[in-house]
Amino acid sequence: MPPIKAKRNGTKKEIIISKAAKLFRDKGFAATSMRDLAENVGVEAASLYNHIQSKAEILQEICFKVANLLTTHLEKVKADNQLNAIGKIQAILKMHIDQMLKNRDEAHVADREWRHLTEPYLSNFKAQRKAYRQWLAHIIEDGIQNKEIKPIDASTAVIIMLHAISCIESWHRSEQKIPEDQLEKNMIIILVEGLKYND
Amino acid sequence: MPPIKAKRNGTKKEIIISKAAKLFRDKGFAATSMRDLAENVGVEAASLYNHIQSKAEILQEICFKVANLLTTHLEKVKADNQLNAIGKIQAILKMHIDQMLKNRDEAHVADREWRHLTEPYLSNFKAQRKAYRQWLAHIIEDGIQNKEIKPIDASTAVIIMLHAISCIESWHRSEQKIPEDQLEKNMIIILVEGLKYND
DNA sequence: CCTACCGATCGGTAGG
DNA sequence: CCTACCGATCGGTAGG
Repeated sequence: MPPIKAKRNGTKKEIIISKAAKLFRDKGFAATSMRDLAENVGVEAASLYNHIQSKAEILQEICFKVANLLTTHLEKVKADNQLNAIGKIQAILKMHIDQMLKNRDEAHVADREWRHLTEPYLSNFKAQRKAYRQWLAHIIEDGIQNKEIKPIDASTAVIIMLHAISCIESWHRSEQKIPEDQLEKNMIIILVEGLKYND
Repeated sequence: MPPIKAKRNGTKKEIIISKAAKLFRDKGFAATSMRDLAENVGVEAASLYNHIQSKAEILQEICFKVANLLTTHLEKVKADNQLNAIGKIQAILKMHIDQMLKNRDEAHVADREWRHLTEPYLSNFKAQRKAYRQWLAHIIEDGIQNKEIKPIDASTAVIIMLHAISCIESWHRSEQKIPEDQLEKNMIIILVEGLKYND
């Protein structure tokens, strides 16, 4: 039998990171103190350091967890030869949105607070982000050549779509919320229909 | 003749706020110290307080300057009876984008750092933001009733559009930049075409 | 996991 | 506009 306590809610380190993600999302990385975090975890600030090395390390774990999930999902769609360009874009957006809905706090911290990463993590993260965007742009460019997609600037389309997706943050805080699956459908209509050629 | 020095680059207070906007945008409000700001302005930290009352006041000035500009522009479009719903949405997006391009630093600080406002400014800002979004949603709902716009969820469309616009931040930092007017055109195609009914 | 504490830095003030 | 300085709080460590 495995250890009981560690398996129920994850390790203490995982709990710390999860609470930190919520705080970093609400108040920002810089404005969250280790004492804030300790209070949320239910220990003294000094005790946190038995599980993590530094405040910076927490941010690193959050950002790379999210980045790796998105990269992994992108690889899957890239490998799917049955989809055309619009289909690929739709699948990537859907997975990206799903990820943000599933890991809300972490996803938004990675999206908004990555600037506070220190080197070499900062450069590493930016490179991963750039690669992701470039693959999306390639898919759009393929779609433009196939006449599936209007002749727009692919890089611009990518940053618009990725920023639009981050609206889930605001959506989640808003009072009048539609169901998650409808949000997803609305987003894809608005973002993908505008790309299509309509004769 | 007017005073020479004060008119060239604005008053000292305006210079401080402008430098602060750039720092808040780059590093975030919480991570920017008054000593950082003082160094950028070219004085000692204590000297800043002859022109401003507090760090919080700087953020207030930035956020409300931006909010008031956007509200003013929205009023103009609302009053224009010659435009249909799609035309109004297009005009508001265009003005919003123009504003962000003109006052880059301030616009992005207002967009990303407003959470650090203190009461009563925080509530005031949120109310102004909400009113702006509700007016946009009303225009979209009118368009849906007229069959100009697809039957999507209007509130969702609004937050998607407003978040998409904030991509100008990333766009401006990117290496491969298209011209500003093309950015604007691309954004409006992607965001507005998806709304239209196409039979 | 805690108590006790470190040096550094924060926003801001006094006084000139 | 400066020097000098305040109390508070920061991330983090020592030692048990």
